[in-house]
Amino acid sequence: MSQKSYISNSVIRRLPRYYRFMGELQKEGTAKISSAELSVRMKLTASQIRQDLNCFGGFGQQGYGYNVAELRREIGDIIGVERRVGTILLGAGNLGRAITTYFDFPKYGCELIGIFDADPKLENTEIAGVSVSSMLKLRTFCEQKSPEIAVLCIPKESAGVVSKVLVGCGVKAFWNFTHYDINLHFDDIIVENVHLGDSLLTLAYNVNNTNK
Amino acid sequence: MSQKSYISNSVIRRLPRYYRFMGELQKEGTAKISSAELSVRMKLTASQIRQDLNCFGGFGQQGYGYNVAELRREIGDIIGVERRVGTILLGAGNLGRAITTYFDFPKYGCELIGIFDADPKLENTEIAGVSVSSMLKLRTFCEQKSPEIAVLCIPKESAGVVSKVLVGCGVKAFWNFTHYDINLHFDDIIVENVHLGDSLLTLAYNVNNTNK
DNA sequence: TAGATTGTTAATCGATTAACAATC
DNA sequence: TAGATTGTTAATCGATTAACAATC
Repeated sequence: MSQKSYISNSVIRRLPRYYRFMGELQKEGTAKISSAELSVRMKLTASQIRQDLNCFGGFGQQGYGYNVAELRREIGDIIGVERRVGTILLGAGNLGRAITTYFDFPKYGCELIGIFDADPKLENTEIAGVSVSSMLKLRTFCEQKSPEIAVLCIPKESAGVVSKVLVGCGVKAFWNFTHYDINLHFDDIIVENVHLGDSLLTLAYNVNNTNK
Repeated sequence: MSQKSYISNSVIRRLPRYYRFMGELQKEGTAKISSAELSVRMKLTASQIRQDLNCFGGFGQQGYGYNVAELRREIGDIIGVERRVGTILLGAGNLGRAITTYFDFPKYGCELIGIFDADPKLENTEIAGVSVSSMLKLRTFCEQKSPEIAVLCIPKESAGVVSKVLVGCGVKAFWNFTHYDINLHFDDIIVENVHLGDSLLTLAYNVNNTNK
């Protein structure tokens, strides 16, 4: 039994979490786990776990459960963590610098191969071992290294122009920290939005509207 | 027609985006918009927009549409942006510092009133005008200032202990940047997860599994 | 073999979309 | 008044949960 033809977004969004839990179980030395046990740990239904995993193939064994190490490897393969997708970061301000230094890209399937900033003063400085280049070098760089993912940490105002250039350069996907809605402007471009403002507003709503 | 008794999570998560679009329209000087026009802009169905807004009350006028300024104000009130919820940040590492400097808390309904870090060397330093305190002062601070939201930027390993202390101190909600699943351990606590790792893995999945 | 647990189909639940009567 | 567009009910679609036969 191999992969289903269509996999819903809801399932895909749960994959990283399964992957994470398998990592933890493995660290704890757990060799096997049943959907029932896992459901308690993850606060999901056992049914959902089995449905989800079965989208990608029969990883379990009836009467036994799931082999933790094997399942982790399988999910990792599905996501493609080992692929190390070429990634560039745009905007070396506070947020961009923090992500570069704080974030372990290879752990999450990516390799950070370049940083670009509009400010010429930053050119040739280094952040976490990656040197910052001028925006003018972007096109040439992309032609040579063909990055597939761009991390957008630039001001909202420049996001329209910059994303257009990047798409023109062959970038296929955006990890978008700006509040610019990239997906409204391109089809066939993969976008993962990290709208921190929206996230905090949601929290504020819940704080202000939950009856104590 | 006032607020519905139950509002689904899906609707709540769209509120900040409506709020954002109303802000933009207002800036552009648009006085009124119909659900049909807005649906084009936001890539939603007009039906969904009307359904969503009607959860909170009849903000529109038949035959006319929605008054942009009024709708923005209404949504702002619903979220509670003006309330400025007392917020503390835990962990003044790269990420914590970046969020403090980069992020405009008041714009998103919160006021950052304290930063705490386990490292005694950081005590009494300042980040973006807010001074860093020792973790030892956390309890006293909470008793005096009663912050409602805690932003967690600490290592995953300490997240269990720290969140427990915070809940004990009366903190009601977490903006959680760690990979620790707070909600698995407490009921009645509001959690907004920003699992950056999960987010990037989702992007990696899509990049690796989209047929070009 | 018997017990356990998966894979998978069927039933339920919730969210989105369509339709239209109410009304500005 | 007539046209436009909302508010709201009904229909559809998709995702979650339940049930159970297959099988290790």
